[in-house]
This record gives sequence, structure tokens and C-alpha cells, in this order.
Amino acid sequence: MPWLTDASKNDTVTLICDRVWLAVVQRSLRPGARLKDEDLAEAFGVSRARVRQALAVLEKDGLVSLVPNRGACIAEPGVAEARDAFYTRGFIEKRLVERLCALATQADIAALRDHIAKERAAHAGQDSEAVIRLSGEFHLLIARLTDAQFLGKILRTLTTRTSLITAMYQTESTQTCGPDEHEAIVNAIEARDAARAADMMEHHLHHLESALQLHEAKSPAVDLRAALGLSDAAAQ
Amino acid sequence: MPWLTDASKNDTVTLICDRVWLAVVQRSLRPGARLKDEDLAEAFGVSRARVRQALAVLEKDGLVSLVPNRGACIAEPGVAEARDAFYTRGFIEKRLVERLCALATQADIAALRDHIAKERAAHAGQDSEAVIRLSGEFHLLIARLTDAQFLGKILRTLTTRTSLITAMYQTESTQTCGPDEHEAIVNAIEARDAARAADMMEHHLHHLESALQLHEAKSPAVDLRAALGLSDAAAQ
DNA sequence: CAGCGCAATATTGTCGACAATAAAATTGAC
DNA sequence: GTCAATTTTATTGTCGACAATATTGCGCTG
Repeated sequence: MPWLTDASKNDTVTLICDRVWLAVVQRSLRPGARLKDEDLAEAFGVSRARVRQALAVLEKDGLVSLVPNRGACIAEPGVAEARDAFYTRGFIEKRLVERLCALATQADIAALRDHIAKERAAHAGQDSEAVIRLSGEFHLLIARLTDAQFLGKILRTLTTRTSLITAMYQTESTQTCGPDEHEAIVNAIEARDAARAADMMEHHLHHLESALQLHEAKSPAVDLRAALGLSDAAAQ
Repeated sequence: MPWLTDASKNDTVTLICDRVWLAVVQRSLRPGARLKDEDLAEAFGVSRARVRQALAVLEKDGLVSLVPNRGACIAEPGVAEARDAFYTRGFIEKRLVERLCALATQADIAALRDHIAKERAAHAGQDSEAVIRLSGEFHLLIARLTDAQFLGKILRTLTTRTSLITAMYQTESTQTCGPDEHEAIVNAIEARDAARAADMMEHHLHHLESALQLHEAKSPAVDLRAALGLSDAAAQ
């Protein structure tokens, strides 16, 4: 998976960052999960200094929150940040597909269709990790096909944060939307219908956002209280 | 200078990052300047591990390029990256001023005019460092006034990279454009003329870009401590 | 038996030292 | 005199150890 990370570098810190990033995208690391650097150090077989660097860059990326003398944990975006993330995604991705309508080659469209095929395969195979990951990578692929390096990196950050957000605020009914909406977007791109493509993208993102319950709720509290079947009034 | 950095943290690494960032914006650290971590460590009075973390995050930000066994130096964006940066800035800032036309309060416009006044003062006072810094901060102010957190951070990265680019590719004739174009943009915003505001912004950025000669350029190394503006304070 | 304070533990933050690699300088040969 | 190989130096990469701080468990007291 040679992504738009600076992949050529054998740098260990980059590897750690990518690994954590992947774990977050695949929901194997959930928001609020503690990251003890010693554990990470042993897990990667390196010293703590290296994981510390990785933690620093991940913090700047907004993926982990790093409180001074209390260690690091996966970030828990608030509702304001969630709305901002979706707003920014719409802001960027709408223009991106518009631009792609004008510039896309046949090879690009083939790549998009190929990606959707992978999504369908993962969907059929019940591989939920792959489903989630591929769903995000679709948007990154769009960014890459437009030759917009910066926007691509930005979008990587944004999709990652979206993963965090959906992990926090999704209702259990909500599954990740299937590849159908993605396919509708690709269809619009192939038809060179910029307006429809932008509409499809906006609809898609709005669909994602509205499937969440964006209220103030602490994820650990919700998990605990709901899991134990306690009423809301009692605790704390 | 309480910027949209996570300012509240007393974290040393954040301080180092901001200091280097400021030095780059003010042109006291030019592209290609070597950053020997031991020098930085002594300059800031801390150990090398700390500056190494800072270097890691700065590298991910694209501000320094960090080649495996040869140390760190201020990044030297290529022509492709330069064009991408300007494209992305236009992409974002055009929409930003459009949005600001709809949402700006009187206080916002007053803040913008106040900022332009500062720009004029620095311009009159021949304080070229302040001129350059304030010129960039104008765009960041626009981002902040629109309540777009993400776009603000993105724009901070982009303006920084623009600083690098202009430092590399500017002709000696080129001065940083005065506050006039900024004022024109604010006038359009105050008139709630979204189309004109977007045009003004596009023109402004295009003006900046076209004033450069996009060929290869060299840049010499400079003294670290003087460039970072710390006058023997921390050295001892 | 509940609440509070204190000690024990665990985890983080910071640092200096050692090994590995690249750049520079010296020396030798043609 | 110049080029090349080798030694020398400087700088980076990595690590383990020590100090500071938060968390946990225990015991004491009311």
C-alpha cells in the first residue's frame, strides 16, 4: 500500500505514524485509547525516543492528544471539530470532483472503478476493516488523481479525523455507507457532469454526517453506562 | 504573538517549532539553511532529543527537509510545489473571502482595517521583517474570522510555504506587495460584493506568483542564533 | 464503615553518552 | 602538480539511565 505518505523513507518514525494511522482508520485503535510509549517501544522493537518523535508529529496532526504529564491517547474530537471537519471536507471535495470532471482521463476513471470493485469485494467478504479503510481511501484517490498534492495531504488528515468522529458518534445502526454512493460520483465524473458530481459528493458527505448523533456525549461514559444498563442520572 | 498555534502549552518543542517558523516567515532563515541539532540544542538551552522532536514535526509540516544521515535543513520547495501551493491558496482563499462577505460583522471588518493600519505603519517605518510577517498574517486573519479552524491551520502551512517560495524565487526588484491590495479586498468584503472580493483575492495571489521567476536558485547558510533572534540569552 | 492522607508503583519527561555514517583533510603516489 | 586513498573529524542516529510527576493501593482516623 504505497500511499501518499513519504513512503520511500525507511524512517522508523514514519513507520510508527503510519501504523498508528492505519490502526485508527481500521478502528482497532479507538478514540481515547491510551498509548503508553513504553508499550509502543516494545511493540515496534525500538527505543522510546523514537516513539516519542512519532507521538509528537501525530499530535500536531491532531490524531493523538498529548497532555503534559499524563501521556498520550487517541484524540477525541468534540462536536465543533466534527462539524468543522465535515464542512472542510465538503468545501474541498466538492471542488475536487468538479475539477476532476474536467481533467479525468480514461485511466483515472478505470482506477476509480477498480477501487469501487475492491470496495464491493470487501463488502461481500464481510471484511469490515477493509471496508472502512477502502471507503476512506476512495476520497484520497480522488485527491491524488487531480494532481493536488497539498489537498491530498489535507484530505488524508481530514478523512482520518472523520474516522475518529464516526468512531465516536456513530449510532449502532449506522454502518459505513456502501460503495453505491461512490459509484454515483464516479458515474457523474465519467459523464463530465460537474454540477451533478459536486451534488453527489455533497450528498454523500451530508449522508455521512447526518448518520451521526452529534451531541455532547463522552464516549467512555456512554460505553460504560450503556454497557452496564444504568440510567443516565446516577453517575458522577 | 498568540497565534492559532496551540499556544497554551508550555511545551518546549512547540516553542522551538514556532521560533523556527517565525524565523522562516521573517526571512531570517532562508531555504537550504542547515539546522545542526546540536547548535539548536545549545541555542535553546535544551537537549538534542527535544530539538529532534521539533525537527520531526517541522519535517512533516514540510518546513524542513530531513535527509537520513545528513541532517536537517530548511526546505527548498521545487517549482511544482510552488505552483501547487499557489493553486491551493487560490482554491481556499477565494472561497474564504466569499464566505466572509456573507458572514463578516462590523467588528470583523474593523479588525481587518486595524490590521491594514499596522501593515501601513510597518511599511512606513521600513520594518521589513514586520512588513513580511504582517502581510502573511492578513491572510491568516481572514481565515480566523470565518471560524474555519481547519482551513486556518492549512492556510498557516501554506503561507509559510509561500514565504519559502518567495524567498527562493523572488527577483530583487520584487518587494512584498504593499497593503493596497489587501485594502481592496477588505473594501469588497465591506461592500458585500463576493464576486469582486474573490476576484481581488485571485488577482492578489496571481500578482504574488507572477512576480517570481520560477527557476532554480541558491541560498547560503546563515548564522543560527542571530536568525532566530535569541541574543545569547539561552546560550550561556 | 466512610473519608482522608501517605506510601508504593508506574509512567512520563529529560538528559548525557556511545555507535554509525558522511564530510573533510592529510598524505602519498604517479 | 594533481588525483586518489586513507585517516581524521564532525555530525547524526540510537539507546539506556535518571529525575519528576501522576496514579494506585493501603493504612489510619474519625
